Amino acid sequence: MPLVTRFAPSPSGLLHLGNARTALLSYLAARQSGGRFILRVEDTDQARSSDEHLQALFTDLHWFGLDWDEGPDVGGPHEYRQRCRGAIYQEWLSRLDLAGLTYPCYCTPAQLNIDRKSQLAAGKPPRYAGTCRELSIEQRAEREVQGVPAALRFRVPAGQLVSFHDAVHGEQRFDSDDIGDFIIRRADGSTAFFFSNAIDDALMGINLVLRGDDHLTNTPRQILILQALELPIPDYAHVALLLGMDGAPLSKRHGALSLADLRQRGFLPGAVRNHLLRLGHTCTRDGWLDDEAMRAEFSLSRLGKAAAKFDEAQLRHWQKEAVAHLSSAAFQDWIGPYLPPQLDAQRAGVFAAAVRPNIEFPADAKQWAEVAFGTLAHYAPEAMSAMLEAGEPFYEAASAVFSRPDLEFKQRIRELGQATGRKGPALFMPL
RNA sequence: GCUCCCAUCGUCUAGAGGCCUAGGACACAGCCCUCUCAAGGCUGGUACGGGGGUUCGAAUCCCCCUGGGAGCGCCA
Repeated sequence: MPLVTRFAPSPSGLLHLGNARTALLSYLAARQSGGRFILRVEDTDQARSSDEHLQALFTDLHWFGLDWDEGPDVGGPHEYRQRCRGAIYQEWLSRLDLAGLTYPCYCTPAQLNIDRKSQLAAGKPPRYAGTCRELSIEQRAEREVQGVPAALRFRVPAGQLVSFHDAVHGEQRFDSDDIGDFIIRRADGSTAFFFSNAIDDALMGINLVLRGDDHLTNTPRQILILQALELPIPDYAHVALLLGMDGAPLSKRHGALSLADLRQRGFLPGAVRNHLLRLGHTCTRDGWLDDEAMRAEFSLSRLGKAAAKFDEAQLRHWQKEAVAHLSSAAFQDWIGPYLPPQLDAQRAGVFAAAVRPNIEFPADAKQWAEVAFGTLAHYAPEAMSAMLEAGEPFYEAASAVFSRPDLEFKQRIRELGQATGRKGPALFMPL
């Protein structure tokens, strides 16, 4: 079945590795099944969303090697920025209203905060207390007259079992009694995540919602809304969260784990993709996977349930593979900024081919360029100490061996090795 | 507190009752190769969180515990 998936970030910060992975997974699911991949921007929170972040998002995603069939920049049959979908939300909101499933809530954030804290302190679930649930028409009118701003809540039905199938976690069942009435429209008129996110998925024909584990317990709320509106309910795949190297969930503390940061440090997108695809997803093959191979490898059934830790050592392994899989032209371009500016094309090509196995990041080319084309102004410290360590006897032996005209270089080395009992670095470093 | 999720080497994982004296990859160590380094080749060590069941037999099934995580937001 062709899967229609989406990536729905909010442009409120840099794209971190966890998001990048769900994006990649969603992309692969769609591409592999011959379906469509949609980019939708969830920018209903005006205060936190910014245009700079949106631009950065496009940059990061493109660098990462993803493309989408529909989205704010490439168009499609819908509007892909939630900020521009107000009229649509309004329409579905009023349907919910007509069905008697919403009510205005006049509680202030401060009051709700106090409620929550006292519930927690009393050992009770911090759910909406239901203060405004059964207000009479008169009571509402009174508050309207006073100009109290109202948010809109969804009236969660009592005693209902909500069940769904999750592609990674299996059957899930929740009791609606454990869910408090939640806000679907803020006092400022904008719609909240639970509502707009679910509506958009349904309206855009998304049939597989692939997202982080953290949404698993939120899913019944969204199903309740979709059911009330008689909108199609997608399949779900809640992938395990990605953990930082310290085993803690990715957070601001792991700022260095944004896609942008890795890019700046010289990592290649393919390296990041190969590492990410193997975090919480098993591949049947061990080696390097390009985009096509990834499409073939990806399977919902191979998604793991446990959270995985990002591991820089493994990322660096894939980085080496990524460098090895660059075409010679691409490799030369990549290290270009670190080559001597007046180097002719032919010598640059020879140099690039020679140093390639030694290079992990483009800046590494700089020191090799110095070795090849520059004058070495100083010896490396380790060479210096090796020279001192070898001492006079070594150099006397070396001098003897090298003064004999009848020997090839290799033979000289062998002789010297035998004479001094040295081999490997202990032989070559001082030499 | 309530609801839900998760648990195999240091890390990523294979494992859907006997094929497991638990396999692979990364990392690590040793050796080989070698005009250093890198690359490459070979070898090695280290894991089923604990306790109960079920079964002829359990890493695999059930229960409890422990540990980790998520959600319960006018964030998404």
